[in-house]
Amino acid sequence: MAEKIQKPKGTQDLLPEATIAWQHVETTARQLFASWGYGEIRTPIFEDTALFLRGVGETTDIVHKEMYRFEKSERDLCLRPEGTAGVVRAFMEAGLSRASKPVKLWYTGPMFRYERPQAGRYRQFHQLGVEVFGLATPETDVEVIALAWQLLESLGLKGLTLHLNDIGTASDRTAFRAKLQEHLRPLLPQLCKTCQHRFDENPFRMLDCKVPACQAAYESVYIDDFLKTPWTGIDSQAAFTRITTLLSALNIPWVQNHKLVRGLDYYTHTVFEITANTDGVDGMGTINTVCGGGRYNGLVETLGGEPTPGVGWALGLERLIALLPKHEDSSPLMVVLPSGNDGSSPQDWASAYQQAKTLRQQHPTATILLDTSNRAFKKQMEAADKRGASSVWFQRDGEWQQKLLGR
RNA sequence: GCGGGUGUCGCCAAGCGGUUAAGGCCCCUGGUUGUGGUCCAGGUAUACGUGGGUUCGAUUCCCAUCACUCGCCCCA
Repeated sequence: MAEKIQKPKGTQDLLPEATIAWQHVETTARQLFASWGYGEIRTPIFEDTALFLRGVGETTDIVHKEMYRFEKSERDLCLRPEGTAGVVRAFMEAGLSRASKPVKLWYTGPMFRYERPQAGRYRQFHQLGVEVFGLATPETDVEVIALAWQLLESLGLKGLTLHLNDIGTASDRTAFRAKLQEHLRPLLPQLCKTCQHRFDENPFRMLDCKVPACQAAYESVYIDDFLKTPWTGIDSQAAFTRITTLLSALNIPWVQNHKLVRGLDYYTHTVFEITANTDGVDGMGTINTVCGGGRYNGLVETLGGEPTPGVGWALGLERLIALLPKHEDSSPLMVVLPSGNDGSSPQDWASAYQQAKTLRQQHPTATILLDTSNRAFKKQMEAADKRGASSVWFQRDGEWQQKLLGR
């Protein structure tokens, strides 16, 4: 027997039962974005590799070891590992930088990262995100966050927390990194092995360590003191305060997370994550970040465009859907059987098709099924019942009659 | 890249050295039933991931391998 072909590792087949939830999320998001004035953008699933090398940063794991990279006709291409870089590229290429500001966009689609699959983490996964170009005001950051919050609320999610921080600019971080290492070097022998390893590679990650002894060492080390590069005309601290004040006024519960210093290279100033309580949620494992984003004022310029500030977020659809309450398809189901106990003539069939058509017009939200199996009438009744039909229609003495299938 | 878990019919799941390898669900057929819900009878299926080894004998033990899965890393 030929070997079975299976889906590639880390991918999923979404069967009709599952796509109901996806459609629900997509529909909700689409309506919300439209009413907030965000336009949809669709960009290619593969791009020039250089886009991500420059945009996301060569040192990040995403680019470093997780890209699906391939060459075709001497072009170095790769499957997109995230959405922002492609949107920025398209934004520049379409000349949107000359459009009136701000430019508000949203996108959705598959992303690809070559990594070990786990609960809530796939090699092909889907993101839904927004990007706003052209405004560097704290109020823009709040709007973008409020939009994410509104979407998650509309979908009925509970137990959400917004974590945010200001991580300054790349140069602020370089200074902080040096200071951090200087501060921690003498303490190194007391820290756990993982932290010792991270000291050189990525000292920011050390701040996330869960070992109590390590935590104590990091207690007083905050990036705040290194935020020298101001926003446009606003001091960093003042900007952050404006953001948090406004969030509170909007009843969006936030917490400042000083440890939120990671992220892709392109972030400047505001970074945030929305986490969910994943206790007892199937398919989420230990992962609880649903949405992540921030401001990226230097990205457009890095990719060769006019200096343009930007801010946005992306949320993982697989993770989001795992958190959603089960969504049942509640539309009534009616089944049309072609005839009564006697065999069906061509006229009977034509009449059945017509009857189905009429019912579909009369009940636009219902599902109307025509049984074309040609099985015994009794079998058709059984099948209708098994499917959970609320009623069946059948012909008797030339008349269509409905029979309710109550329990 | 590094750890842990699991692999028996489409799904769930017994068996743990010698079995015709249970059972349930699903599916199909026939019957019963107030033309369907219940119930009864029957039927279909190349099911022990793969390759070695131990043994008189392996689904059951050992090794390897593959696949899936969970965790670390990192992230959505």
